[in-house]
Amino acid sequence: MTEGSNGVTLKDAGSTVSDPAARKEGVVVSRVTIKEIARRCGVSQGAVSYALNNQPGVSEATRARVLKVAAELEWVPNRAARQLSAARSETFGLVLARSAQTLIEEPYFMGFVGGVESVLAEKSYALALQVVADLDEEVATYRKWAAERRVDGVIVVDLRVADPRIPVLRKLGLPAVLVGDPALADGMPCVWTDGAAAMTAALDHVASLGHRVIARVAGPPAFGDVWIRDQAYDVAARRLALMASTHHTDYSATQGADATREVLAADPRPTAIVYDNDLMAVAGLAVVQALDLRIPDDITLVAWDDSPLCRITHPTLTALSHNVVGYGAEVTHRLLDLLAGAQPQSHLYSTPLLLIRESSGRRR
Amino acid sequence: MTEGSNGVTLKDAGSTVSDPAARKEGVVVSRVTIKEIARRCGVSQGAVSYALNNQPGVSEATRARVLKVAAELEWVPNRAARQLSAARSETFGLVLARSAQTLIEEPYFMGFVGGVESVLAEKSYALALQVVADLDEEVATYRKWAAERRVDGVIVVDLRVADPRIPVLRKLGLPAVLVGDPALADGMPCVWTDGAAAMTAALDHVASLGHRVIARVAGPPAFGDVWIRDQAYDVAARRLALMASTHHTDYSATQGADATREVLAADPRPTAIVYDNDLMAVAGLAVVQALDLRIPDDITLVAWDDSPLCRITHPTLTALSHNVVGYGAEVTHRLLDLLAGAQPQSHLYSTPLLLIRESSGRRR
DNA sequence: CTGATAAGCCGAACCGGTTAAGTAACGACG
DNA sequence: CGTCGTTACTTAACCGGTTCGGCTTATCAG
Repeated sequence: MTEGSNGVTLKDAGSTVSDPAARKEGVVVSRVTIKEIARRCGVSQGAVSYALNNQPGVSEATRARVLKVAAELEWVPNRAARQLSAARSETFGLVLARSAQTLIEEPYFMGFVGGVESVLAEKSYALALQVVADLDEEVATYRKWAAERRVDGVIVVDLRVADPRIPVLRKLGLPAVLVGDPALADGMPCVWTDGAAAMTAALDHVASLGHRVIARVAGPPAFGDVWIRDQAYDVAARRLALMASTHHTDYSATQGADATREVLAADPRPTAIVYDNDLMAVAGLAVVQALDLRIPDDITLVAWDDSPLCRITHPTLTALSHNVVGYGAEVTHRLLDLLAGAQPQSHLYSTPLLLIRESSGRRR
Repeated sequence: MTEGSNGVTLKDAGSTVSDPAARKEGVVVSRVTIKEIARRCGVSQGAVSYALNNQPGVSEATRARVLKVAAELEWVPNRAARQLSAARSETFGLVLARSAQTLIEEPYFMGFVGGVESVLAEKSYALALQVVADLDEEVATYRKWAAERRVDGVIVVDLRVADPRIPVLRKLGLPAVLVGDPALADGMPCVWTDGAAAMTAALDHVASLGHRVIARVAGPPAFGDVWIRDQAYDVAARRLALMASTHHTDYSATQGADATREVLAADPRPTAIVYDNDLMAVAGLAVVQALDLRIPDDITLVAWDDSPLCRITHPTLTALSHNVVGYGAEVTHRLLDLLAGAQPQSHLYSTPLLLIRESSGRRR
């Protein structure tokens, strides 16, 4: 059904709209604007806007009529226009300051992003995701986003000790939710999991199995989470009278393997190793097997960040499990709350749960 | 919402606020617009726009002056405004129709996204990433994006056999680059790696080691890549006179392990197994070890999608390696080209390379 | 019957850019 | 010297929404 050049009557309101402006390439583009809705309803643009946004200023009868027509025309708000006038972008930002290579290795991120997305999708918010090389670039990205008004708020991950991003965000006035311990957040709203409690649980576990000499293959000390775990590890080891060492790495499989070799060469040789992520734990497992040591008879292994990886190895790995997808979702909810005017506060999401699997055994 | 310490109540914020943005004290709101630059330079807004966009219509002297002032004021273009008037969003879209859980397991995606990002960042394009549950939702997302004018083009992954997304994209007129074999792309521009050649190489490899009975643990047959490999596997097996079976799975570790158990229970028992991704290969490795079979003495394993995972197991896994990050970058370049007016065409990125590691051995 | 109050709606300014159309200045050319 | 074509701008109309002041009209107390 073709329509006239200007007047579309109410009669064909029910039929599909073919846009006269988009004729030229045979491409059907539905350019339905609120102006068109206003014309069909016989009201002004402004009234339509109020109706569609559920705001006072129109009667219920008019609102219903507008909504009906909008639905018929399959009207979708133009993001750019809305953003320009309302000064809201309905977009959250997430910067990952890691190499693309690291992102491949760490299953953590994709799950987190998935959790964030799941919440944003239902609010029809968008996610601006940026992968950069280091913290300086990350900060530059925040500056740019703030200037462009590109995002309404940001989610900050990989919190550091004395994190340089915090003062910048504060100065920019960019709403943010930090992912990490309140001790690191300097008063900004944050969501965290209790890494210290988890570490304590892990050491209680290995101590209860009779292990007296243990080692830890940790992430980079600059990371806040690692720092928190460092403290908890030392405290718990002292309390339990364990002989404990810590080996810092860059979280990579390679350094995880190297650190494991180092640990196994020590005298006395530790009989239990706690890893800061699962990738290094799996790498360590391979090292142990290559040296013909038996798990768990000779060595007990405990991993962190329980991904499917820990369940598919042989033997399966004891791990501190937490729901990364849910974590991402929780953080996103907090950011939405913050923008809705909630008081900034820190929020404990959960404590990682120790799942005991085949890599745990009594000291022989 | 006004924040801060000046004690503005919600009531007067709602009723009498005149300039909401200028209210935030202490916050540096750098609202530098093109109008301000025009004022300082003593020229019109339009002239400034021409100057900043490197378009003819201004003298070199004026252009230089404008650029200088813009730099001094640290002007950043407002994305929304530009998008609204220029009808370009400078954003590419990528929809992942997988569960958040799958995304965690498959390191593939994050690497791909990283590669896409690396190209977009330098063009200061943005990436709209959406994670959805299934193809229907993916199609709905394309419809929404097209209507909202939210993206300039999309990257389509996980191509299917007779993919339902292709006609939709065509009808919407949404520029797209498909990731997958031209045989699946139905004439739309695509970037692909030669999965058939890779599969042939894999079978040549196992045949050259003397294996006569082999099995394949494959992905879901609906996936185009899997379908292509299915064909190539059958052809090569016939050519090499191998006794070959195929076991389709959903790509998950669980089903990979199950399929491996099934394979190992067959009579005659295959002496080599080819996996469609590395996650299933690692899961299979664990199954083999749990059954006290030796690798590579009893069984040879070949994985696909060579991630670090293949290098950290013991023994290390032979794998068909391809550069996922580079792949993402390549696809993005093609989409940029397409929008710049290049002819739509298919483009071979590379053929996965067979990296022979410890899991390969002669039949005994 | 009158004046006050409020609900419902209109018109228009505005957000910050892009871009077509118009204009003034200037040199070349017949 | 008048005409034409450039060059370098200016002006103003968009893009598609949001929002605010003000104008009608209905409601209701006095």
